[in-house]
Amino acid sequence: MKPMQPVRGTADLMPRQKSQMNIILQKASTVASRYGFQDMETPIFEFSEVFSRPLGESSDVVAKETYSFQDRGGSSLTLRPEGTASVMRALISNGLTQSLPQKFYYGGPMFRYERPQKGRMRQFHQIGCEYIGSFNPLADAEVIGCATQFLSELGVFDTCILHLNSLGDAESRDDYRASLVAFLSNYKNELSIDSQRRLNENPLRILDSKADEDREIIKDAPRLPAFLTTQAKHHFEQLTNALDKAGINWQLDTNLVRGLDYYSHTAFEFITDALGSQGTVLGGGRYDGLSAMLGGPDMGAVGFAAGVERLALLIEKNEEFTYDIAVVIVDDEVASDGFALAQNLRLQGFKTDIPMVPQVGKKLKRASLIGCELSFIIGKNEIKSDTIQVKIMTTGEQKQIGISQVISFATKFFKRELESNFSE
RNA sequence: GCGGGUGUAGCUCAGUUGGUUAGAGCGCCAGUUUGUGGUAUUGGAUGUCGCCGGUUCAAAUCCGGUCACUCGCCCCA
Repeated sequence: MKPMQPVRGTADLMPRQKSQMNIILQKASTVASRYGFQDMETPIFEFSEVFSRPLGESSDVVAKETYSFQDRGGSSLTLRPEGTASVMRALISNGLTQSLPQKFYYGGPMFRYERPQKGRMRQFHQIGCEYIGSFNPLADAEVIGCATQFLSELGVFDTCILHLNSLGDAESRDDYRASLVAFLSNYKNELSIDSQRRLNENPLRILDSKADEDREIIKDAPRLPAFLTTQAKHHFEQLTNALDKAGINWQLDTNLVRGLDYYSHTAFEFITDALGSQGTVLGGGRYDGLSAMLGGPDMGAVGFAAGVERLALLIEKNEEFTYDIAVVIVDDEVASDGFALAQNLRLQGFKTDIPMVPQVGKKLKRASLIGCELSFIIGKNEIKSDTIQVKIMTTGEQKQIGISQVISFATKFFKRELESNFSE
């Protein structure tokens, strides 16, 4: 009973879903490579500190959403809840800090113990790009440009809006946080329960609270842009100038805050309203502090990650699997001849099936069901005369051709070189 | 983790104030067609009514629990 259903928050990728996923992954990797992001992959689990240090022990992701366990050697390991920390760790582990910048593309499963909802799974998939080793705002622009092109080529860009914000450098952020906490403390009892908690844990988060009472208070709260240092402002301006010049539309969203601790300066999200409360389809930002948290040198980095399942919900595309050719074996005595023919066709690159149902009629029925455009019918009579029957499934036309012409016939047919199907 | 909704055939869903053999469409299988599919026509099978317990003469229907899905919150991709 129990074993017959998948673990909560996991899902099988049946051919339809898998093909949809493949479309997304292929598009992501193709677009990323145009920007120089090279495909790489890290293990799906790491020492727990890889995530707990940079994400912050108190962050929800680490505090209650990680799948952690001890291995037989007693090490505390964690299934990765996101990709950036792993990629940064890999870069440091592999000594690449000596040859910066590095640009990586990755994709794969991530794990978070959350209450599942549409577009939110316990095992889900992300693709992402990381531009590591540059403080230049143009790197931010490159990352956002890549994300934009990816979404656009997938055909989901129109349903999303690019929200952009600057969190400023550490100095700006600390100043602002202090001022915000001071302001909100005056209204402590009027804030929602959640936000009263957030006041201690992650006050910036209150800015995008959905509770009405919070929104009312936030209206008059100090705004982050006013606290940006001149350097931080300059960084943001250079980025937005670049985006504007390239015709990439964006929208300032001063309430946009990244959930994870290591972000600074640029934060952005592509948000759709088509997915309810899981509207963030792709998100990212600058994380200059991450390397140092993991014991690496001080260096700048920007990146994004996109949720594959969420993207899949936005696209209809998928490729139905179809065969090209069916080999219909009429008599059991010629089964080996049928197999040899099918095998030959496959060697030539044709997707070929041998329908394994009784009776010729059902074999042909099967052939049309699985999308064959051609059926090659082979029986005792055909073998005797070194011929086969060719049936064109779309028109129903049928004729006899020599067995030696089968490959050339199929080749011509699928190249659509024949004027009328039977003229040669 | 908190709150709301849903759970009937492979799929989409009906099922009256509790009432006796639980239905439709699509799909599937078979016949009309023993070496010829699609269309048509005839027939057939769909099933632990999510699971466990309770109330009742009687439960798909009411109650409790549980599991799963779903929506919102939290959080995030």
